[in-house]
Parts: sequence; structure tokens; C-alpha cells
Amino acid sequence: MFKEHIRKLIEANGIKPVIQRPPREEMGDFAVPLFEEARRQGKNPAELALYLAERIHPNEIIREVKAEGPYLNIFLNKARLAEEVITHVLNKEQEDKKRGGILAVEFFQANTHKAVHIGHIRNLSIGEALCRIAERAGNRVIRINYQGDIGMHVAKCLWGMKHFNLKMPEEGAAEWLGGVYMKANKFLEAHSEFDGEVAEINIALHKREKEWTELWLKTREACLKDFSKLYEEFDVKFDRFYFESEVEQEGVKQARELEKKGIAKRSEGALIVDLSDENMGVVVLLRSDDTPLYHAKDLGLAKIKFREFNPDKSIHIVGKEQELYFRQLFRIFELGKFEAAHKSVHIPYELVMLPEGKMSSREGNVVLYSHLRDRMTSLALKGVKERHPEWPANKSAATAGTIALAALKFSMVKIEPLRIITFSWENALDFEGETGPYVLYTLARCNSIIRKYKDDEESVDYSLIDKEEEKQLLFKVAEKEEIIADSARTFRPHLLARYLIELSQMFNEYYHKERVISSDRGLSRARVLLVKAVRETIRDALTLLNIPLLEEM
RNA sequence: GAGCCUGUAGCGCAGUCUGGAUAGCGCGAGUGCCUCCUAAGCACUAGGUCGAGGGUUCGAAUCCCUCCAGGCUCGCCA
Repeated sequence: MFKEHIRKLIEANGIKPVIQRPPREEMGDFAVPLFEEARRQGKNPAELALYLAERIHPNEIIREVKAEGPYLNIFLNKARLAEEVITHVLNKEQEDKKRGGILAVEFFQANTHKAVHIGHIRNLSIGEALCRIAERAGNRVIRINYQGDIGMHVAKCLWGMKHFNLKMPEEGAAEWLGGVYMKANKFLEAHSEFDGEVAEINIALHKREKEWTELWLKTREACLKDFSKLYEEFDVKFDRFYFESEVEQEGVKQARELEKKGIAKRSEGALIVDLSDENMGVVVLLRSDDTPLYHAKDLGLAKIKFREFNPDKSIHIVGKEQELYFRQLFRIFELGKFEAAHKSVHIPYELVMLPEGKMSSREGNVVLYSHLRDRMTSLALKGVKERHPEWPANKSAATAGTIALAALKFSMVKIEPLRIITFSWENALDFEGETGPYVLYTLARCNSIIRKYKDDEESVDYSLIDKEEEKQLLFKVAEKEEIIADSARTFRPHLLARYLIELSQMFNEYYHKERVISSDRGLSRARVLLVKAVRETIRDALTLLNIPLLEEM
């Protein structure tokens, strides 16, 4: 809001400025480097700064304008700053935002018959945060979950159940089935003589033959039930679930269409699209037995998705390792003149790895979500009990659950998506420093102050908010909208998470340096308003990242 | 072999898209701070050839080129 004001003043002098925050506070509140403009005009940047400093006069917002070498440094009027920022935040004024479009965002896409591990959690955390940020940026978001409920992994799992004569338990079916899949997989690697049986199951499932379909549907439902518990726990509501089993027919149809158009062709019995001229290799749409592979199913999904929602953009939040896959898919969209062509985007993120290497459901060397959550929760509970021995058990338990969930989600969204996360228990169980609990703690601290403050007077003297730390805090609070816009534009939620850490750090420093509530009633009143503005900002940013709020801890 | 990603303090990471003033934060290490609004906090100290080399620029962690290291991907898995 202040940047715009400054921009207009400088543009009135015929210069399009770059406005930044100077590295040190004594340099001013905003700075305009003039190197480029000076070169364009063939002038000395320092002289240009002096020239501008004379032409821009202080007003009710700007207190002082100073030329400092090649920079124009601008100082704001503190009282105005506090009033502007605090009323803006507390009245929840929304800046005029442009109407975005309809965004179909596809994420999570965990397979049934496999256990949910922390890699899935990274996807779910990033995905939901990006949806919320995109909504704030003015888009209508349709959350889509496209799940692999059929295919070789299911065939192997069902084969394992029969071969080892296992019975599915009532509780924890998804994890149990994941275990069976893992066991079957290991066994089959050493016993290739059973490959035929598995392939037969796969085909039987595709043909919906009664013998296997019944068991398939039963196990599938049990998995989906477990997944929906996770969605609830994570506060994620999908608008539409698609299943591979549901789109594969349409996929085969689309593959055949491409064959008719001459875009796809037969090779070694399979139906392929040859993109090797474009350096994207060869895409196999249908196997030799005519069952569809992933590209074909995605073609079917694209058709259905665009028919149902006609989105302006179709976003796929999927691991980086599938980058080539999506380049191929999007190219086929173009070749086949799909509606999805030029509207589809792949947002890649990197894996969660273990110190010893890649996690693999097949191998079974995974950190399961449930396991991690339980360990985090019990650690948090220990902390809560120490701090609040008087709390009733259910309050302590609920608080611990929130702390654990916040810690987990925050750890996933605070890292730049294209960076590999190497999981370590030590890190995961650390609730200090740049963590979710740290931010929650700051929020609880704000609340504690506000709770303690009792006053019914209404008039506020904003000029009492005049400390340097307070000014920095106000600037930070005011920066939120810009950070959200950057996050939305670049699909990187970590910008907002980092922002929360910085804001929390600033507030905690301030807290230790200055007393908010004191015998000076006017001062206390003004400072409490500042605290309220910080609290609102933290709440809002946390909510955008889908991190649960905790008002007391 | 080709394509993409990553390389910043002992460890974990911001900053790179959009070049700008003395490169930041967390953990760990050391030293302090709870008769005072929540110590899951705060302050101070130590810790850096920003992978290497070259180029562009008044100015490079940031842009370009080459190389090195690690990761991922490249025809019937998803």
C-alpha cells in the first residue's frame, strides 16, 4: 500500500522506479536504486537521487526523502504507518483482487492398496496450501483426487491375499493391504513362475470378472475409508474423486481415436505415440493385450475432467520424477487437439527420502504417516503435561494432536518444493526454532497478552507506536498480501511459511524487549492493537497453509 | 549417452525467477536471561573460497558458458 504511493510520486517525475526495502533500518523504510534510470538518461545516479530528493516533498505519509549516493531513501511517518496497517488488518480489508479463473487442482493421488507414507503427506500439504493460496488470489479451485485403484499393484496385492491365505482386518485396512502388497512383491521378485497368475488377475479386474472383482471392491472400499479419515484429520475436502478404474474405458477410447487420426500407431503389438523426434521418447498408450497404461488413462481423465468442470487451468501436483511423463502427456493433448492442451500445468515437487535412499512402498522401507503422527503426538503430549499439569486430559490430548499436526504440515510446506527432503526422526521430533509449534507458540503468546488486557476505552493514539521494532513489525504485517501473491504466482507455499517464521521471530524479539501491558494505559491500548494485528496476520497465514490454529499452549 | 533438478556456516535451509548497499535464519556448540504480559522463548559469541573456472555488468549467490559432484527420468510400472 505504501509502495504504490511512492511509486506514483516518483512516476510523476517521469521515472519508473524499482522500490525495495533497504538492508539496514537506518537507511530508511523504502529505497529506490537509480543506477539503471541514470544510465538510461546518461546521468550520474547520485545526481539523479539528489534531484529527486528535492522534487519529492514530505506529505502525511512520507516524513523524509533523502539521497544517499545512488539511492533515494524514503522515510515514512510512523503514526500514519501504524494506523494504516493496523486498521487495514483488523477490519480485514481485502485489496481489490482481479477475478481469477477456474482451477482444477489435482493432488494427493495416492493409490489404494498401499499405506500412506510421509511422501504422500508432502503432496497433501503442498497441494492443499496451494489450493487455499490460489483461492485467496481470486481463483475458484476444484480439488481433484485421482487415485490408482486398479492395476498391477492391486493385482499383486490380491494375489498375495489368496496365495498366502490372508484375511483383511477391520481396522487399518490400508496399511495392512500395503503390507500384503509389499510381501507379495518381494515374493514375486524371487518367484517369476507366478507372474502369469498376477497378469491374469490384472486382466480379470479390467474385465470386471466376478471372481476377482468382489475382493477388489471390498479391499478398495476399506482403503478409501481409511483415506477419508486422513482427509478429515488433515482438513482437506476434495470436490471430486476420480479413479483409474473409472477413466480407463474413456482412456482406451481416446487412445483408439489417436490411432485413427494417425497420431498413435502399433509397434511390437503395443499402441504407441512416437515423440522421439521431439526428444521425448516413445509413449506406450496400450499394452500388447490392449489394457491401458497411465498416459491413456490420463487422456480419458482429461476428457472427463474438462467435460465436467471446463477449467481455465488444469494443475497437476505430482513428483518431479514424472516431469517427462507430463511433457509427453501435454504434447499428446496438443497433437490430439484436446481441450486440456495449453491449459495443463505440472507443478513438480521433490521426494521425501530416507538417509539411506529412496522410500519405496514396494520395498517397504517407508516412514508411515500414522507412525510418525503418533510419535509426534506423544512427544507433544509430554510437553503439554509438563507445562500445564492442571489441564484436563482431553484438553492436553487435543492440544498435543494439534501441535503434532502443525509441526508435520509446517515441516512439509516450509521447504522449497524442488528440494529433496531427507527425513530424520531427530528433525521431525524437534519443536523448536523454525517449526510449526514455534509459530503456534507465538500465536498463543499474542492471545495471552490480549486476554490479560482489560480496558473499555475506544480512542487510540497511534503515534505512541513509535519504536523501531514496532515499525519493522508493521512493515512485516503489511507485507503479507505481497507474499501471498508471490506464493500463488510461483506455486511455492514455502514463501508464506518463511514469512510466518520471520514475523514470529520479530514479534518474539519485540515481546522480550518491550512490555505491551504496563501502567501507561494509552500506550498499552495502542500496543495491544499492534499485537492484535500480528495475531490476525499469523492466524490468516497459518490458515492459508492449512495449519491448525492453537490459541493456547 | 540425453534431459531436468540440486550444490550457500559442522548439520538443516532462506535468498536465485525480478542482479544492488556489510550474504541471512534454524539446529548443534559456548555464555547469559524466568520475584516481570507463556523459557516450545530471548540476547550475545564462535562458525562462509555462496561446488570450480571463465564471461557479461558500474555492481553477480542471483544472468550466460564450460566443467565437477549428487539426485531423478528416458518402451509396455504408476
